[in-house]
Amino acid sequence: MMARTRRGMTERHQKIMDFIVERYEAGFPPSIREIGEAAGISSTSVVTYYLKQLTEMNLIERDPKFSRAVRPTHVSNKDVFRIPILGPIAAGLPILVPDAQVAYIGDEINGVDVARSLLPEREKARELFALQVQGDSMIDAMINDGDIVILKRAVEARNGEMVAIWLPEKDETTLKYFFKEKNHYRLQPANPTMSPIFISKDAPLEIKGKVVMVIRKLETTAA
Amino acid sequence: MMARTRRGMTERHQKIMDFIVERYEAGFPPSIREIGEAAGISSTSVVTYYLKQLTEMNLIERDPKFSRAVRPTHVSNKDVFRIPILGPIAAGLPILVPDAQVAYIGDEINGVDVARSLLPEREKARELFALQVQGDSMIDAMINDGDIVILKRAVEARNGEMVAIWLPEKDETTLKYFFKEKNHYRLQPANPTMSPIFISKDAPLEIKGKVVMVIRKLETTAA
DNA sequence: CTTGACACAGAACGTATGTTCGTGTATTAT
DNA sequence: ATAATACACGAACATACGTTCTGTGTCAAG
Repeated sequence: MMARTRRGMTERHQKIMDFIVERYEAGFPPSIREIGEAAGISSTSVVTYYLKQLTEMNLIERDPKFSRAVRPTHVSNKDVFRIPILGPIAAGLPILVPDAQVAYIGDEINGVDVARSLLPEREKARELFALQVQGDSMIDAMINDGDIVILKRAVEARNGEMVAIWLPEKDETTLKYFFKEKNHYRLQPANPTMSPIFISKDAPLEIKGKVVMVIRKLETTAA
Repeated sequence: MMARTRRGMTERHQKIMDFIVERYEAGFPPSIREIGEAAGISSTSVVTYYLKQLTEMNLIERDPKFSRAVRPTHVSNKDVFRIPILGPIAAGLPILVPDAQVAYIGDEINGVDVARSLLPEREKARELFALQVQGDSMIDAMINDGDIVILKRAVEARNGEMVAIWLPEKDETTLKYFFKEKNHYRLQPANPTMSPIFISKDAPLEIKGKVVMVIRKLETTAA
Protein backbone atom coordinates (compact mmCIF):
# COMPACT_ATOMS: atom_id res chain seq x y z
CA MET A 1 0.00 0.00 0.00
CA MET A 2 3.01 2.27 -0.37
CA ALA A 3 3.43 4.89 2.25
CA ARG A 4 4.24 8.41 1.25
CA THR A 5 7.99 8.86 1.44
CA ARG A 6 7.62 12.28 3.02
CA ARG A 7 6.06 15.30 1.42
CA GLY A 8 6.09 13.83 -2.04
CA MET A 9 3.41 13.42 -4.66
CA THR A 10 1.85 10.00 -4.59
CA GLU A 11 -0.11 8.59 -7.47
CA ARG A 12 -3.30 9.79 -5.81
CA HIS A 13 -2.07 13.32 -5.45
CA GLN A 14 -1.21 13.29 -9.12
CA LYS A 15 -4.51 11.80 -10.21
CA ILE A 16 -6.43 14.37 -8.22
CA MET A 17 -4.33 17.25 -9.54
CA ASP A 18 -4.74 16.10 -13.12
CA PHE A 19 -8.48 15.78 -12.72
CA ILE A 20 -8.84 19.21 -11.15
CA VAL A 21 -6.75 20.80 -13.88
CA GLU A 22 -8.74 19.03 -16.58
CA ARG A 23 -12.08 20.07 -15.18
CA TYR A 24 -10.99 23.58 -14.34
CA GLU A 25 -9.70 24.10 -17.83
CA ALA A 26 -12.94 22.72 -19.22
CA GLY A 27 -14.74 25.44 -17.28
CA PHE A 28 -16.46 23.34 -14.63
CA PRO A 29 -14.49 22.60 -11.48
CA PRO A 30 -15.43 19.26 -9.90
CA SER A 31 -17.15 18.46 -6.65
CA ILE A 32 -15.52 16.47 -3.88
CA ARG A 33 -17.40 13.34 -4.84
CA GLU A 34 -16.54 13.71 -8.51
CA ILE A 35 -12.89 13.97 -7.61
CA GLY A 36 -13.24 10.88 -5.47
CA GLU A 37 -14.79 8.95 -8.28
CA ALA A 38 -12.11 10.03 -10.74
CA ALA A 39 -9.32 9.07 -8.39
CA GLY A 40 -10.88 5.82 -7.25
CA ILE A 41 -11.57 7.03 -3.74
CA SER A 42 -14.72 5.86 -2.04
CA SER A 43 -14.87 8.29 0.83
CA THR A 44 -15.35 12.02 0.58
CA SER A 45 -13.26 12.49 3.69
CA VAL A 46 -10.25 11.02 1.93
CA VAL A 47 -10.66 13.53 -0.87
CA THR A 48 -10.86 16.33 1.68
CA TYR A 49 -7.72 14.90 3.24
CA TYR A 50 -5.82 15.13 -0.04
CA LEU A 51 -7.27 18.48 -0.95
CA LYS A 52 -5.97 19.85 2.31
CA GLN A 53 -2.49 18.55 1.49
CA LEU A 54 -2.56 19.92 -2.02
CA THR A 55 -3.62 23.26 -0.61
CA GLU A 56 -0.70 23.21 1.82
CA MET A 57 1.62 22.33 -1.04
CA ASN A 58 0.26 25.43 -2.73
CA LEU A 59 -0.86 23.47 -5.77
CA ILE A 60 -4.52 24.32 -5.50
CA GLU A 61 -6.68 27.05 -4.04
CA ARG A 62 -10.10 26.65 -2.52
CA ASP A 63 -12.86 28.98 -1.47
CA PRO A 64 -14.91 27.48 1.35
CA LYS A 65 -17.79 29.83 0.60
CA PHE A 66 -18.68 28.11 -2.65
CA SER A 67 -19.10 24.56 -3.79
CA ARG A 68 -16.82 23.33 -6.56
CA ALA A 69 -14.56 26.28 -5.83
CA VAL A 70 -11.23 24.61 -6.40
CA ARG A 71 -8.64 25.63 -8.91
CA PRO A 72 -5.02 24.86 -9.67
CA THR A 73 -2.81 27.64 -8.36
CA HIS A 74 -0.58 27.80 -11.36
CA VAL A 75 -3.49 29.19 -13.37
CA SER A 76 -2.90 27.57 -16.69
CA ASN A 77 -5.66 29.52 -18.40
CA LYS A 78 -7.50 26.96 -20.37
CA ASP A 79 -6.92 28.06 -23.93
CA VAL A 80 -3.48 29.42 -23.51
CA PHE A 81 -0.15 27.89 -22.77
CA ARG A 82 2.34 30.06 -21.00
CA ILE A 83 5.70 29.01 -22.29
CA PRO A 84 8.67 30.23 -20.27
CA ILE A 85 11.31 32.27 -22.06
CA LEU A 86 14.50 30.80 -20.71
CA GLY A 87 16.96 33.20 -22.22
CA PRO A 88 18.56 34.44 -25.37
CA ILE A 89 19.62 32.45 -28.37
CA ALA A 90 22.40 33.57 -30.70
CA ALA A 91 24.97 31.92 -32.88
CA GLY A 92 27.70 32.47 -30.35
CA LEU A 93 25.79 31.28 -27.31
CA PRO A 94 25.08 27.76 -26.10
CA ILE A 95 21.43 26.99 -25.58
CA LEU A 96 19.89 26.77 -22.17
CA VAL A 97 17.79 23.66 -22.09
CA PRO A 98 15.73 22.89 -19.03
CA ASP A 99 16.38 19.74 -17.09
CA ALA A 100 14.12 16.80 -17.66
CA GLN A 101 11.55 17.71 -15.04
CA VAL A 102 11.51 21.35 -14.19
CA ALA A 103 8.96 21.99 -11.52
CA TYR A 104 5.91 23.17 -13.35
CA ILE A 105 4.93 25.08 -10.28
CA GLY A 106 7.89 27.36 -10.87
CA ASP A 107 7.00 31.00 -10.86
CA GLU A 108 6.91 32.01 -14.46
CA ILE A 109 9.39 34.83 -14.65
CA ASN A 110 8.98 35.55 -18.28
CA GLY A 111 6.89 33.83 -20.86
CA VAL A 112 4.89 33.89 -24.04
CA ASP A 113 1.26 32.97 -24.15
CA VAL A 114 0.39 30.74 -27.06
CA ALA A 115 -3.08 29.62 -27.98
CA ARG A 116 -3.33 25.91 -27.56
CA SER A 117 -4.94 25.60 -30.96
CA LEU A 118 -1.69 26.71 -32.53
CA LEU A 119 0.32 23.97 -30.91
CA PRO A 120 0.64 20.56 -32.48
CA GLU A 121 -1.59 18.02 -30.77
CA ARG A 122 -1.59 18.13 -27.04
CA GLU A 123 1.99 19.06 -26.38
CA LYS A 124 3.09 18.62 -22.85
CA ALA A 125 3.69 22.06 -21.44
CA ARG A 126 6.71 20.60 -19.72
CA GLU A 127 8.36 19.86 -23.04
CA LEU A 128 8.18 23.35 -24.46
CA PHE A 129 10.38 26.34 -23.84
CA ALA A 130 11.08 29.57 -25.62
CA LEU A 131 14.19 31.54 -26.44
CA GLN A 132 14.47 35.06 -27.70
CA VAL A 133 16.75 35.64 -30.64
CA GLN A 134 19.54 38.10 -30.01
CA GLY A 135 21.21 39.73 -32.98
CA ASP A 136 21.14 38.94 -36.64
CA SER A 137 22.93 35.63 -36.57
CA MET A 138 19.85 33.60 -37.40
CA ILE A 139 18.92 35.35 -40.60
CA ASP A 140 19.76 32.29 -42.63
CA ALA A 141 16.92 30.60 -40.73
CA MET A 142 14.67 33.52 -41.67
CA ILE A 143 14.63 34.52 -38.06
CA ASN A 144 15.11 38.05 -36.93
CA ASP A 145 16.53 39.89 -33.97
CA GLY A 146 13.91 39.83 -31.25
CA ASP A 147 11.93 36.91 -32.61
CA ILE A 148 10.74 34.33 -30.16
CA VAL A 149 11.53 30.73 -30.98
CA ILE A 150 9.49 28.05 -29.32
CA LEU A 151 11.23 24.73 -28.98
CA LYS A 152 10.39 21.28 -27.85
CA ARG A 153 12.98 19.39 -25.90
CA ALA A 154 14.60 16.75 -28.08
CA VAL A 155 17.95 15.12 -28.55
CA GLU A 156 17.25 13.60 -31.90
CA ALA A 157 15.25 14.60 -34.91
CA ARG A 158 13.72 13.21 -38.05
CA ASN A 159 14.48 14.37 -41.52
CA GLY A 160 12.88 17.67 -42.41
CA GLU A 161 12.40 18.97 -38.90
CA MET A 162 13.90 22.26 -37.92
CA VAL A 163 16.18 21.82 -34.96
CA ALA A 164 18.34 23.87 -32.68
CA ILE A 165 21.83 22.45 -32.85
CA TRP A 166 24.95 23.12 -30.86
CA LEU A 167 28.12 22.50 -32.86
CA PRO A 168 30.91 22.06 -30.32
CA GLU A 169 33.64 22.24 -32.95
CA LYS A 170 32.51 25.66 -34.04
CA ASP A 171 31.22 26.84 -30.66
CA GLU A 172 28.07 27.73 -32.48
CA THR A 173 24.32 27.48 -32.08
CA THR A 174 22.31 27.21 -35.25
CA LEU A 175 18.75 26.65 -36.39
CA LYS A 176 18.51 24.47 -39.45
CA TYR A 177 16.38 21.93 -41.19
CA PHE A 178 17.86 18.57 -40.32
CA PHE A 179 18.51 15.77 -42.78
CA LYS A 180 20.42 12.60 -42.07
CA GLU A 181 22.02 11.39 -45.29
CA LYS A 182 24.43 8.66 -46.31
CA ASN A 183 27.68 9.83 -44.78
CA HIS A 184 26.80 13.11 -43.22
CA TYR A 185 24.17 15.34 -41.75
CA ARG A 186 22.84 18.03 -44.02
CA LEU A 187 21.83 21.21 -42.26
CA GLN A 188 19.64 23.22 -44.57
CA PRO A 189 18.93 26.91 -43.99
CA ALA A 190 15.30 27.94 -44.13
CA ASN A 191 16.18 30.62 -46.63
CA PRO A 192 15.98 28.83 -49.97
CA THR A 193 18.59 31.09 -51.49
CA MET A 194 21.24 29.87 -49.09
CA SER A 195 23.31 26.73 -49.23
CA PRO A 196 23.29 23.83 -46.80
CA ILE A 197 26.21 22.90 -44.64
CA PHE A 198 27.34 19.34 -44.20
CA ILE A 199 28.52 17.81 -40.96
CA SER A 200 30.34 14.52 -40.85
CA LYS A 201 28.55 11.82 -38.90
CA ASP A 202 31.64 11.48 -36.75
CA ALA A 203 31.72 15.12 -35.79
CA PRO A 204 30.09 16.12 -32.54
CA LEU A 205 26.62 17.58 -32.92
CA GLU A 206 24.13 18.17 -30.17
CA ILE A 207 20.48 18.54 -30.96
CA LYS A 208 18.96 20.70 -28.30
CA GLY A 209 15.39 20.90 -29.44
CA LYS A 210 12.93 20.98 -32.30
CA VAL A 211 11.58 24.30 -33.43
CA VAL A 212 7.83 24.27 -33.03
CA MET A 213 7.00 27.87 -33.74
CA VAL A 214 8.48 31.25 -34.42
CA ILE A 215 6.72 34.38 -33.30
CA ARG A 216 7.67 37.83 -34.45
CA LYS A 217 6.04 40.80 -32.82
CA LEU A 218 6.19 44.08 -34.66
CA GLU A 219 5.74 47.41 -33.01
CA THR A 220 2.98 49.60 -34.25
CA THR A 221 2.47 53.01 -32.86
CA ALA A 222 -0.97 53.61 -31.52
CA ALA A 223 -3.33 54.37 -34.35
CA MET B 1 -42.25 47.57 -15.08
CA MET B 2 -41.46 47.37 -18.79
CA ALA B 3 -42.80 44.40 -20.64
CA ARG B 4 -40.52 42.49 -22.92
CA THR B 5 -40.96 43.86 -26.42
CA ARG B 6 -41.03 40.34 -27.85
CA ARG B 7 -38.08 38.02 -27.88
CA GLY B 8 -35.64 40.76 -27.00
CA MET B 9 -33.06 41.13 -24.31
CA THR B 10 -34.32 42.96 -21.28
CA GLU B 11 -32.03 44.47 -18.70
CA ARG B 12 -32.38 41.34 -16.60
CA HIS B 13 -31.35 39.06 -19.45
CA GLN B 14 -28.32 41.24 -19.93
CA LYS B 15 -27.41 41.35 -16.25
CA ILE B 16 -27.66 37.60 -15.98
CA MET B 17 -25.62 37.02 -19.14
CA ASP B 18 -22.92 39.41 -18.00
CA PHE B 19 -22.70 37.75 -14.62
CA ILE B 20 -22.49 34.26 -16.10
CA VAL B 21 -19.78 35.32 -18.52
CA GLU B 22 -17.83 37.02 -15.78
CA ARG B 23 -17.97 34.06 -13.47
CA TYR B 24 -17.34 31.51 -16.19
CA GLU B 25 -14.27 33.35 -17.36
CA ALA B 26 -13.08 33.61 -13.78
CA GLY B 27 -13.26 29.82 -13.62
CA PHE B 28 -16.19 29.37 -11.27
CA PRO B 29 -19.64 29.29 -12.82
CA PRO B 30 -22.34 30.62 -10.48
CA SER B 31 -25.22 28.86 -8.79
CA ILE B 32 -28.83 29.77 -9.40
CA ARG B 33 -29.03 31.69 -6.16
CA GLU B 34 -25.82 33.58 -6.86
CA ILE B 35 -27.19 34.64 -10.22
CA GLY B 36 -30.36 35.75 -8.53
CA GLU B 37 -28.48 37.84 -6.04
CA ALA B 38 -26.34 39.43 -8.74
CA ALA B 39 -29.36 40.33 -10.84
CA GLY B 40 -31.49 41.48 -7.95
CA ILE B 41 -33.90 38.56 -8.18
CA SER B 42 -35.32 37.20 -4.99
CA SER B 43 -36.71 33.90 -6.23
CA THR B 44 -34.73 31.00 -7.65
CA SER B 45 -37.66 30.14 -9.87
CA VAL B 46 -37.33 33.45 -11.65
CA VAL B 47 -33.68 32.76 -12.34
CA THR B 48 -34.63 29.35 -13.72
CA TYR B 49 -37.23 31.12 -15.81
CA TYR B 50 -34.62 33.40 -17.38
CA LEU B 51 -32.06 30.65 -17.72
CA LYS B 52 -34.58 28.68 -19.73
CA GLN B 53 -35.08 31.64 -22.05
CA LEU B 54 -31.37 32.25 -22.46
CA THR B 55 -30.94 28.59 -23.29
CA GLU B 56 -33.66 28.82 -25.92
CA MET B 57 -31.97 31.91 -27.33
CA ASN B 58 -28.88 29.76 -27.57
CA LEU B 59 -26.88 32.17 -25.45
CA ILE B 60 -26.02 29.71 -22.72
CA GLU B 61 -25.66 25.98 -22.26
CA ARG B 62 -26.52 23.99 -19.18
CA ASP B 63 -25.86 20.47 -17.97
CA PRO B 64 -28.60 19.31 -15.63
CA LYS B 65 -26.36 16.59 -14.23
CA PHE B 66 -24.11 19.03 -12.39
CA SER B 67 -24.61 22.04 -10.22
CA ARG B 68 -23.17 25.32 -11.43
CA ALA B 69 -22.93 23.82 -14.90
CA VAL B 70 -23.80 26.85 -16.96
CA ARG B 71 -21.67 28.47 -19.59
CA PRO B 72 -22.03 31.09 -22.28
CA THR B 73 -22.38 29.47 -25.70
CA HIS B 74 -20.52 32.04 -27.68
CA VAL B 75 -17.32 31.12 -25.87
CA SER B 76 -15.53 34.40 -26.28
CA ASN B 77 -12.47 32.90 -24.71
CA LYS B 78 -11.11 35.89 -23.01
CA ASP B 79 -7.47 35.09 -23.43
CA VAL B 80 -7.60 34.36 -27.10
CA PHE B 81 -8.42 36.33 -30.20
CA ARG B 82 -9.52 34.43 -33.23
CA ILE B 83 -8.22 36.32 -36.21
CA PRO B 84 -9.68 35.35 -39.56
CA ILE B 85 -7.32 34.24 -42.29
CA LEU B 86 -8.69 36.05 -45.30
CA GLY B 87 -6.53 34.52 -47.97
CA PRO B 88 -3.06 34.22 -49.39
CA ILE B 89 -0.46 36.89 -49.72
CA ALA B 90 2.25 36.80 -52.34
CA ALA B 91 4.29 39.29 -54.30
CA GLY B 92 2.16 38.85 -57.38
CA LEU B 93 -1.21 39.09 -55.67
CA PRO B 94 -3.13 42.10 -54.48
CA ILE B 95 -4.10 42.03 -50.82
CA LEU B 96 -7.60 41.32 -49.70
CA VAL B 97 -8.47 43.86 -47.11
CA PRO B 98 -11.77 43.54 -45.30
CA ASP B 99 -14.30 46.30 -45.50
CA ALA B 100 -14.56 48.65 -42.60
CA GLN B 101 -17.10 46.69 -40.63
CA VAL B 102 -17.10 43.00 -41.31
CA ALA B 103 -19.51 41.25 -39.04
CA TYR B 104 -17.45 39.58 -36.38
CA ILE B 105 -20.19 37.11 -35.74
CA GLY B 106 -19.46 35.61 -39.12
CA ASP B 107 -18.78 31.92 -38.95
CA GLU B 108 -15.08 31.68 -38.61
CA ILE B 109 -14.12 29.76 -41.68
CA ASN B 110 -10.46 29.82 -41.04
CA GLY B 111 -8.51 31.62 -38.41
CA VAL B 112 -5.60 31.78 -36.05
CA ASP B 113 -5.96 31.99 -32.31
CA VAL B 114 -3.63 34.49 -30.78
CA ALA B 115 -3.18 35.08 -27.08
CA ARG B 116 -4.34 38.52 -26.24
CA SER B 117 -1.20 39.11 -24.21
CA LEU B 118 0.79 38.95 -27.43
CA LEU B 119 -1.17 41.70 -29.09
CA PRO B 120 -0.27 45.32 -28.63
CA GLU B 121 -2.59 47.05 -26.21
CA ARG B 122 -6.22 46.26 -26.61
CA GLU B 123 -6.43 45.95 -30.36
CA LYS B 124 -9.87 45.93 -31.75
CA ALA B 125 -10.52 42.47 -33.10
CA ARG B 126 -12.27 44.13 -36.02
CA GLU B 127 -9.08 45.82 -37.12
CA LEU B 128 -7.00 42.68 -37.38
CA PHE B 129 -6.85 40.12 -40.13
CA ALA B 130 -4.42 37.45 -41.18
CA LEU B 131 -2.97 36.34 -44.48
CA GLN B 132 -1.02 33.24 -45.25
CA VAL B 133 2.16 33.65 -47.23
CA GLN B 134 2.27 31.75 -50.47
CA GLY B 135 5.62 31.04 -52.02
CA ASP B 136 9.05 32.44 -51.38
CA SER B 137 8.46 35.96 -52.55
CA MET B 138 8.59 37.45 -49.08
CA ILE B 139 12.01 36.17 -48.12
CA ASP B 140 13.44 39.66 -48.15
CA ALA B 141 11.02 40.36 -45.31
CA MET B 142 12.34 37.27 -43.51
CA ILE B 143 9.00 35.67 -44.07
CA ASN B 144 8.62 32.15 -45.30
CA ASP B 145 6.24 30.13 -47.37
CA GLY B 146 3.36 29.17 -45.11
CA ASP B 147 3.93 31.84 -42.50
CA ILE B 148 0.92 33.64 -41.16
CA VAL B 149 1.07 37.40 -41.21
CA ILE B 150 -1.24 39.30 -38.92
CA LEU B 151 -2.09 42.77 -40.08
CA LYS B 152 -3.93 45.74 -38.78
CA ARG B 153 -6.00 47.74 -41.21
CA ALA B 154 -4.26 50.98 -42.04
CA VAL B 155 -3.83 53.33 -44.97
CA GLU B 156 -0.91 55.25 -43.62
CA ALA B 157 2.06 54.41 -41.47
CA ARG B 158 4.72 56.00 -39.37
CA ASN B 159 8.41 55.66 -39.86
CA GLY B 160 9.79 52.31 -38.80
CA GLU B 161 6.58 50.35 -39.01
CA MET B 162 6.38 47.29 -41.18
CA VAL B 163 3.61 47.66 -43.69
CA ALA B 164 1.95 45.72 -46.43
CA ILE B 165 2.13 47.80 -49.57
CA TRP B 166 0.59 47.46 -52.98
CA LEU B 167 2.70 49.02 -55.72
CA PRO B 168 0.37 49.55 -58.68
CA GLU B 169 3.20 50.38 -61.05
CA LYS B 170 4.85 47.06 -60.41
CA ASP B 171 1.68 45.08 -59.77
CA GLU B 172 3.34 43.88 -56.64
CA THR B 173 2.59 43.32 -52.99
CA THR B 174 5.45 43.75 -50.60
CA LEU B 175 6.15 43.77 -46.88
CA LYS B 176 8.69 46.37 -45.89
CA TYR B 177 9.72 48.70 -43.14
CA PHE B 178 8.34 52.08 -44.08
CA PHE B 179 10.26 55.34 -43.91
CA LYS B 180 9.12 58.65 -45.29
CA GLU B 181 12.18 60.70 -46.23
CA LYS B 182 12.84 64.02 -48.00
CA ASN B 183 11.84 63.27 -51.56
CA HIS B 184 10.89 59.64 -51.47
CA TYR B 185 9.65 56.71 -49.49
CA ARG B 186 12.30 54.25 -48.39
CA LEU B 187 11.10 50.67 -48.20
CA GLN B 188 13.56 48.71 -46.15
CA PRO B 189 13.65 44.89 -46.19
CA ALA B 190 13.67 43.19 -42.81
CA ASN B 191 16.69 41.23 -43.85
CA PRO B 192 19.59 43.51 -42.92
CA THR B 193 21.75 42.11 -45.68
CA MET B 194 19.40 43.41 -48.33
CA SER B 195 19.10 46.88 -49.78
CA PRO B 196 16.16 49.24 -49.54
CA ILE B 197 14.12 50.34 -52.50
CA PHE B 198 13.08 53.91 -53.03
CA ILE B 199 9.74 55.06 -54.29
CA SER B 200 9.12 58.57 -55.48
CA LYS B 201 6.54 60.46 -53.47
CA ASP B 202 4.65 61.02 -56.68
CA ALA B 203 4.42 57.38 -57.54
CA PRO B 204 1.31 55.50 -56.52
CA LEU B 205 1.68 53.47 -53.35
CA GLU B 206 -1.12 51.93 -51.36
CA ILE B 207 -0.59 50.97 -47.77
CA LYS B 208 -2.90 48.10 -46.98
CA GLY B 209 -2.03 47.41 -43.39
CA LYS B 210 0.55 47.34 -40.69
CA VAL B 211 2.20 44.06 -39.82
CA VAL B 212 1.50 43.28 -36.20
CA MET B 213 2.83 39.77 -35.96
CA VAL B 214 4.29 36.92 -37.92
CA ILE B 215 3.68 33.35 -36.87
CA ARG B 216 5.58 30.42 -38.28
CA LYS B 217 4.42 26.96 -37.40
CA LEU B 218 6.85 24.13 -37.92
CA GLU B 219 5.87 20.53 -38.23
CA THR B 220 7.29 18.12 -35.78
CA THR B 221 6.56 14.46 -36.02
CA ALA B 222 5.09 12.96 -32.90
CA ALA B 223 7.79 12.26 -30.36
C1' DC C 1 -65.05 41.84 -18.54
C1' DT C 2 -62.69 37.81 -19.41
C1' DT C 3 -58.82 35.39 -21.05
C1' DG C 4 -54.27 34.38 -21.49
C1' DA C 5 -49.49 35.41 -21.91
C1' DC C 6 -45.89 37.44 -19.27
C1' DA C 7 -42.95 38.74 -15.26
C1' DC C 8 -42.26 37.78 -10.72
C1' DA C 9 -42.38 35.85 -5.70
C1' DG C 10 -42.37 32.22 -2.29
C1' DA C 11 -42.35 27.77 -0.54
C1' DA C 12 -41.57 22.94 -0.65
C1' DC C 13 -38.92 18.94 -1.83
C1' DG C 14 -35.33 15.82 -3.05
C1' DT C 15 -30.72 15.49 -4.09
C1' DA C 16 -25.91 17.36 -4.08
C1' DT C 17 -22.27 18.98 -1.55
C1' DG C 18 -18.70 19.90 2.03
C1' DT C 19 -17.41 19.05 6.78
C1' DT C 20 -16.68 16.43 10.78
C1' DC C 21 -16.22 12.47 13.57
C1' DG C 22 -15.28 7.72 14.74
C1' DT C 23 -12.77 3.77 13.37
C1' DG C 24 -9.20 0.77 11.36
C1' DT C 25 -4.60 -0.50 9.58
C1' DA C 26 -0.27 -0.40 8.15
C1' DT C 27 4.40 1.92 8.74
C1' DT C 28 7.83 4.51 11.30
C1' DA C 29 10.02 6.37 15.33
C1' DT C 30 11.26 5.88 20.24
C1' DA D 1 6.52 -2.89 22.80
C1' DT D 2 4.45 1.55 22.50
C1' DA D 3 3.34 5.66 20.56
C1' DA D 4 2.98 8.56 16.73
C1' DT D 5 2.07 9.18 11.93
C1' DA D 6 0.20 8.52 7.37
C1' DC D 7 -3.43 6.62 4.88
C1' DA D 8 -7.99 4.96 4.26
C1' DC D 9 -13.20 3.99 4.98
C1' DG D 10 -17.99 5.07 6.06
C1' DA D 11 -21.63 7.41 8.36
C1' DA D 12 -23.93 11.47 9.83
C1' DC D 13 -25.32 16.16 9.42
C1' DA D 14 -26.20 20.86 8.08
C1' DT D 15 -26.39 23.50 4.31
C1' DA D 16 -26.30 24.40 -0.77
C1' DC D 17 -28.51 23.63 -4.88
C1' DG D 18 -31.85 22.90 -8.72
C1' DT D 19 -36.58 21.82 -9.77
C1' DT D 20 -41.32 22.29 -9.45
C1' DC D 21 -45.72 23.94 -7.94
C1' DT D 22 -48.84 27.58 -6.42
C1' DG D 23 -50.08 32.26 -6.43
C1' DT D 24 -50.15 37.36 -7.71
C1' DG D 25 -50.19 41.45 -10.40
C1' DT D 26 -49.91 43.59 -15.12
C1' DC D 27 -51.10 44.28 -19.70
C1' DA D 28 -53.05 43.63 -24.27
C1' DA D 29 -56.40 41.10 -27.20
C1' DG D 30 -60.92 39.35 -27.69
